[in-house]
Amino acid sequence: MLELSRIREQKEDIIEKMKVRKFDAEAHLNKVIKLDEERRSTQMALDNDLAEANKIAKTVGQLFKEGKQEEANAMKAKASSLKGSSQDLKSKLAELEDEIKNELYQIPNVPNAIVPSGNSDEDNEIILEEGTIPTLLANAIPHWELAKKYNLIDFELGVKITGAGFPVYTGKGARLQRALINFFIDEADKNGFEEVIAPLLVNESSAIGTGQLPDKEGQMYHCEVDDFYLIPTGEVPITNIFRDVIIQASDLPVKKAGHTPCFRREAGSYGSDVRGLNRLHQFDKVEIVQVAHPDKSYEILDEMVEHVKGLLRKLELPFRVAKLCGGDLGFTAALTFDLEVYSTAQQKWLEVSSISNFESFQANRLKLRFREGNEKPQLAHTLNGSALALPRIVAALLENNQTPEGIVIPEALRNYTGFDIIN
RNA sequence: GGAUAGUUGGCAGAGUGGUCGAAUGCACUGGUCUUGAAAACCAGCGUACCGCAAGGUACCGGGGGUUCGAAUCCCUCACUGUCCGCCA
Repeated sequence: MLELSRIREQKEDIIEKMKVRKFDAEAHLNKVIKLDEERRSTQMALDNDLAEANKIAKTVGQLFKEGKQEEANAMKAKASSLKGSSQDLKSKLAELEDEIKNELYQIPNVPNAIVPSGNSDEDNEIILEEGTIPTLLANAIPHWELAKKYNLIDFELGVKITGAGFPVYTGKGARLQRALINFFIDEADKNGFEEVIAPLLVNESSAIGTGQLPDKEGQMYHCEVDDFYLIPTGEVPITNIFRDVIIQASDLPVKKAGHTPCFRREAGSYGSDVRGLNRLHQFDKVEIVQVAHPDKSYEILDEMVEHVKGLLRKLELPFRVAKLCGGDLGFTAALTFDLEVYSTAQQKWLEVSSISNFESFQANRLKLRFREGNEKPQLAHTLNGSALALPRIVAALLENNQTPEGIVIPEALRNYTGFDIIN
């Protein structure tokens, strides 16, 4: 959610920058500004009414104390008449505030100046490509076949137990999951991220705080009896740690990391993109989150990208880094880098991490602020990224490391898996 | 699931219709004292909105109501603690 003060002060600039994401902001901003003006004049009128009513109430109290019943009763009548108008103003004010909020919910974040213009992922700017893409044997096969061949993942069994998109990992496949989770957590820890294990079900306020509600409720599983939502990403519980919090500036940045399963309904997806591990309803991910000082957040974004690059290097996976164009940029992000690994057997790049700076967009909803000394609190910046999501990493590891002898486990992972080849 | 007690400022904790944005203690910040520190003493210390400002308004879990006036009374919802039951 954008800050009203920013909309008021930088309207033209925002309109210009929103063009990069093909969002026509002008009508929205004008509406918000108009509503806000109405809101302010309404509040002024209401405040005046209330001030007068308060004054009368005090006088009445005083008069009663002095035993001046009659005068007091006369004042009472006056106050009663005030009440009607202040009630009207009150409900009008509430209505306006509601309208403003609804309008603000529809306005995405303002892209950073360096976000390239574009419509879709095809316009993303590849800023780095690293590692060598292995040439596979002639009979190389995709991961879903490898998973079957080596008894690593049973997709059909998952269908029986739950449904499509809920795979069952077995034997070395399960062990590999656990190894990757531990590896990712340990690496995050080395880079100063404190590990957290957070709830997988969240309440409505948390879902609103990180922006899943009100617009994207269709993507989350909902336990209606208790009104809880299954988290679509660890970002939700981890970032909500900081909802309604004021942090001392000297404590910034705050760095958290956590492993969680993620649950996504993925309503409406189909086709070859969703084959095997490419898209699941349940998957595991290690998420890294930072709360940063606004002056430092872009520096920190780069650091986070470096962290994830380090992971991919250690896993010896060929990867590339894309700067998302405006059209592909998420609703809440100001700047996002995607990291993609190359799936040799599928011959395509798979997104394994998305690292974003939300600036104050999330913080505004969360009421996450920081304070410099005794100064007035101001909104902090939030950032998060996957470090990393497992399924596509597993897909790439299986496919890229397949040899006639079996699937070779990268060096960095062997302490965690306890084996160096799957055969 | 049953019973019961609660929800007040960073924390603890008073406050049952007016003078309460709210005592007190702790914590925190500044100062005095001290070679320095501790202690003691003095002062400050919630958030948001409106306003150029002076200042005003709102907030005592959320929402609604009674009243000239509500932290305080009523209704309702949510959450938390404790005991019992069940249970990894």
